[in-house]
Amino acid sequence: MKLELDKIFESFDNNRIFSDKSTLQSNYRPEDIPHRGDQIKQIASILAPALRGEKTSNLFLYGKTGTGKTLSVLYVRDELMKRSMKTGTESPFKIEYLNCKLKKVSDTEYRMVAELIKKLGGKVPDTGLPTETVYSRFIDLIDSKKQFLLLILDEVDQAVKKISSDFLYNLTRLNSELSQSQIGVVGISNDLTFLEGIDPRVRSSLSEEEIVFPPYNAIQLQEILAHRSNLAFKKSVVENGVVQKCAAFAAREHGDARRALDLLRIAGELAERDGSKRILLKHIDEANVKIERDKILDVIKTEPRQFQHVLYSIIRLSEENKGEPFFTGDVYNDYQDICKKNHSEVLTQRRVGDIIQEFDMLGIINVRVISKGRGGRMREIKLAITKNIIEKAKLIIEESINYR
DNA sequence: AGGTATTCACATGAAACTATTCTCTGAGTTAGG
DNA sequence: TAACTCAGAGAATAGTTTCATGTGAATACCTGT
Repeated sequence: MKLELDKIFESFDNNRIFSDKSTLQSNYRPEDIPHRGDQIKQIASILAPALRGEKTSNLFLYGKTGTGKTLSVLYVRDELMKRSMKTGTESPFKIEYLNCKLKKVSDTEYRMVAELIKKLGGKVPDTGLPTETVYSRFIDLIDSKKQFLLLILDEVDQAVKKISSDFLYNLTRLNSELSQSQIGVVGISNDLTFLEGIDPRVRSSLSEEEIVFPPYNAIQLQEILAHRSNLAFKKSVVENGVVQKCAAFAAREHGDARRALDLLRIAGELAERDGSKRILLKHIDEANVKIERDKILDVIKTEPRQFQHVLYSIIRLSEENKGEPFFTGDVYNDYQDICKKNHSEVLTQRRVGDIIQEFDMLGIINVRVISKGRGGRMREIKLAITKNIIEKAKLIIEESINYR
C-alpha cells in the first residue's frame, strides 16, 4: 500500500507540468492586458474625475463573456486607488465592485443593496427589514461625509432579469436624495441587447457613456494564451500547436478568452494525471469534453428533487423514443408516474412547464415551441447532451432518489 | 378552389398563497438597589 | 428601576398553485364558381 502511494506521489512530483497554475485560473489578474489598451484608456478618461471626488458619467460596458471587461475595469480601479493613495490625503472617492451573478446577491433588490452596505462596512440583517429601510440605511452610510461612490456592477443583466430594472432606476435616482455624496454607476453586461428592453429613463441615465468590447480573434487569443502558458507551464512541456488549437476552439466560441484559458489549464491537469511529460493535442480534446461534462453534471447534482424527477422522465422518454422529439404532455404523464411510485407530491403542469424551460436555459435540453395545428401547441423537447453524459446523469439521479 | 372560423393542447402571464426565516417592538418579568 | 425575556406583528423569499388569457396552424365549414 505504502509503496503504491509513494509511486503516485513521486510521479506527481516528477512530472510537474505546471510551474504556476494560478496564472491560468479565472481569478488571475495579469499585469497588462493585451489588446485592450483603447478600452482601458477610455474607461480611465471617463472615470478620472473621481480623483477629485467629482461625479463621473455613468458608464456602460458591453461585450461577450471572456472579452476582458471585468479585467479592464478592475485594472483602472486599482490604478485610481494607487494614485489617490500616493497623495496621502484621504481619498475623496470609493469604488466598490459587485458581481451581480453571485447567488446571494442577484436574487432580490433587498440583497443587492444589503450586499453593498456590507461591502462599505455597514451591517444589515439578511431578512426581516422592509426594503425601504435598507435603502435609507444605505443612504445614511454613504451620506455621512462628502465623497464620491462608484459602483461597478458586473453582469447587471443577470440582476435585471431577476429583479426588474427598477433598482437601477432607484440607484441612479438616489443622487437626488444625497446631500453630500454622489453615486456613479459602471454597468457591465454580457448581453449586447440588454439595454433595449429597459425603461428609457433608466437607459438614458445609466449609459451616458458606452464602451464595447469586441471579441478577441484567433490571433489575439493565441498571443494571450502563449503569454500565459509561458508563465503557467514549465519550459517546453507544451506540444507544438496546442496553443493554436486552444485558441481555435475558443475563437469558435465567440472569442472567449476565459474559456480558452480554462481549456489550457484542464488540458494541463489531464496531462499531469496521465503521467505524460508534455501537453499533447489530444489533451485539449479531452479537456473540452471534460469541461462540458462537469458543467452539466454539476448542475444536475445540485438540482432539487422535483427537477430531477422531471429530468429523469425526459431521459427515459428520450431513450424510448430513440431521439425522436417528444412533448410537454408526454413528459408530464411520465413524471406523474414517477412521482406516484416515489410517494412524492405531484406538481401542476404549469410548474412542470416552467421546469422544462429552465432545463432548456441550462442547455441540458433543446426546446422549441411548435404548433401541430389542430393537434395543439406544445414544446418539442430533445436532450442536448451526449449519450456518455446521459448515462452518468441517470446514475446520479438514481442514486439520489430511490426509484422503485 | 378559396376563404373564414374553430379548435386543440398547451404556452405564457399575473396574482395569490404557503411555509419559513428573520427583525423589531413593547409588554411582562426579574433581580438588585 | 434597569435589564432581560418572550410573544406577536410585519417583511422578505422561494416555490408553488390558481385563474386568465394567448397562440399557430391543421382542420372543419362555408361560399360562390
